[in-house]
Amino acid sequence: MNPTIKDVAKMANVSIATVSLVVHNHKRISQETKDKVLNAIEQLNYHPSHSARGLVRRNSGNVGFVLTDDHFLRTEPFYTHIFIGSEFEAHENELYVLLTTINSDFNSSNKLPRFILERNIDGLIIAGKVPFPFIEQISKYNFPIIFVDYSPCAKKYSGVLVDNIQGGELATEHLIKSGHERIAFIGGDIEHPSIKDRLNGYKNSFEKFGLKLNDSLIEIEEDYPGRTNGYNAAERLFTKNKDITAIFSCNDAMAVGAMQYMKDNGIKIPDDCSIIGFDDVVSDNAIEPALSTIRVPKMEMGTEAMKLMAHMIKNNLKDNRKVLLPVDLIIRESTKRI
Amino acid sequence: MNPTIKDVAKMANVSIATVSLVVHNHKRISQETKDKVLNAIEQLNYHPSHSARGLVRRNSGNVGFVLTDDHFLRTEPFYTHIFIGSEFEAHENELYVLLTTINSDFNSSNKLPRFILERNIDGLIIAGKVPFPFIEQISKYNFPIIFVDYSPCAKKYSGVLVDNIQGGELATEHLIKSGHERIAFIGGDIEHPSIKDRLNGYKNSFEKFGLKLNDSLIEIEEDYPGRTNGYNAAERLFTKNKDITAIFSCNDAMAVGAMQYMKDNGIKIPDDCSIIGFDDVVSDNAIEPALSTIRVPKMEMGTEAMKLMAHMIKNNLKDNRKVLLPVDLIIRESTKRI
DNA sequence: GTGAAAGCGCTAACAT
DNA sequence: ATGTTAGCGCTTTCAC
Repeated sequence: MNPTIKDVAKMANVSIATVSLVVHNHKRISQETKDKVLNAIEQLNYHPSHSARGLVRRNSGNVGFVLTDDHFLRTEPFYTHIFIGSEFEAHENELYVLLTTINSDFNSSNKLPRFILERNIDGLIIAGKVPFPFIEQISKYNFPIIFVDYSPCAKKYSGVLVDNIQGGELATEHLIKSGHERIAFIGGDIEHPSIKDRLNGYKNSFEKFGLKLNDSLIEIEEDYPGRTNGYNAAERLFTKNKDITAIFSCNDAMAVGAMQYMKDNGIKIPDDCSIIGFDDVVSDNAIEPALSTIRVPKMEMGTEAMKLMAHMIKNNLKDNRKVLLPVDLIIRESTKRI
Repeated sequence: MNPTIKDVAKMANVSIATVSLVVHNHKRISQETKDKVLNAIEQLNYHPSHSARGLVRRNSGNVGFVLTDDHFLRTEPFYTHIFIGSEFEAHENELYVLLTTINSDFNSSNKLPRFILERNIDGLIIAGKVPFPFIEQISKYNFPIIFVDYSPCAKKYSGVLVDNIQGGELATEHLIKSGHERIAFIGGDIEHPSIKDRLNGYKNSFEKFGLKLNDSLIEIEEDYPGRTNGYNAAERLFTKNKDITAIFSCNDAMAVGAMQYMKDNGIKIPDDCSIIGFDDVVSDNAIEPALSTIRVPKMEMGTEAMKLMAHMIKNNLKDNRKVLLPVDLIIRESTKRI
């Protein structure tokens, strides 16, 4: 059996209260007894029981991490990296991460994850877009909530976000400075704030450099910005416009799809047409030519979120602070000066 | 404040014991009081506290999942998929997964993950190769342990494994049946049982089809079978042998490296040389030509491990059962008949 | 500076 | 069929 506080007390010839005080290294404890107790703890290899402690402290030492199932299953390791980041930072803060997925069509009749109902988390990190009914339900609970890469109810909840506007500008500027003027934008799910911001960045750069926006250069797919939709978007785009020399894709997944379309149709990348993505989730030499992109600091989003969470838990506060992380332009081989 | 069992008891006009019995739907409870209690539970939205329950039941409802940090950080989503699989299956079994990483150079002076010390897990899943000192330390504990994709101390511990020998045979046979005879094997970290088995499969097929093994066709790198080593192995291989027509790479990562070498040196794939990998972690159209490979059922490894774990926990047993999962040959465009 | 004791929310053996 | 009660291992007043 595992040693308990009683065993330690017995071995050190003190009361369990004293052991507890030593464990929390309370001031008013004589060095002498402190040593005795520490010694016993060492010898018995004593560690306080998580459950017992949680019961009296009314906390759990766990942080929930929620994703929709389709985000979790995505082939690009975007949310996985955010999770990894928060996992590492949790480690630093003596916290554990309880990951769970919810249905992407979660509705008000669905049950919340058990760790919420059973008070087994001290805070919740929500990564990516989640259904509104979910947000509505958890809002009744009293633990801190942090959104990552998505920020609904911004006045109410904290969020760790990426500067998508800046990214859109960087990508577009890179193309403009490389001599391109007929620059298309392809995207999907335009209601998603991140995507919308990327498009806004694109528009900003056009304005800044005095280029005229042209609706026929902007191709938005209805739903999810994935490969297939990237292929479709490129198809529609090139059917309408023969003279495009560059594409800014709202993410890497669509960019890969668009590249496939170009390859299938004899459009050389980057000679006939440059393309730049967003996210940096395609491992660099896995595709040809290597995709230029805007790097999103995924791990860092996770660590920042968990840092913020640890801080909120430790100080028992909830706020709506936002952390905005900068992005980087990564120039590889899919974009070229003309 | 969250409702407790007392609140329910008060509301339903029964004792807390009765509430507990209803929660566990014990037989000898009249339908009448059952309804009363259930009603109160519903109204108060009562859920038993995880900590309190854990304290008396001496369990946690959590399963630990351990990976070395470098495995977790690998770009190929191999272990991530195993984790996802176990996460989904945990969900089915009302369990939570506590993921943590350990140093890949864990030694006997390192501390074990807190969830072990604090008895916050009911069982442990270990994915991939972990340092021996770690195994040694956890062996003192009394919870069930399952290894995934690695099976040290096989007489003692359960394991979920993949049929690497069969995979090696399938890959090699595919090449032989496509008319190849000068078939090379490239690998790394040959002490790893999985890699060794893949090589054994290669040898088996040679024997089965009456081909002579040739040491100069087998190129083993000292350490980790990653892209860089794949590149190096290919370089050495082609420097020694000009007439190779096919390569079986011990995994996809090395295959991608080897493909890069071939591209850099004007060796056309698959016209000059076919290549097949192992794992199926390169998303299918991300690389050209699409890589033929042996698919390893990664998610399934995770679900199987968790199924086994849930079973062991439920029935309070530990055994050394093994689950061997079959692999599939996936023919894409990097292999060709000659 | 240290100990006694109450209590966190629950389960389960024992009473009734 | 239901209630009483003794813990589970810990923290935290409050005495001494």
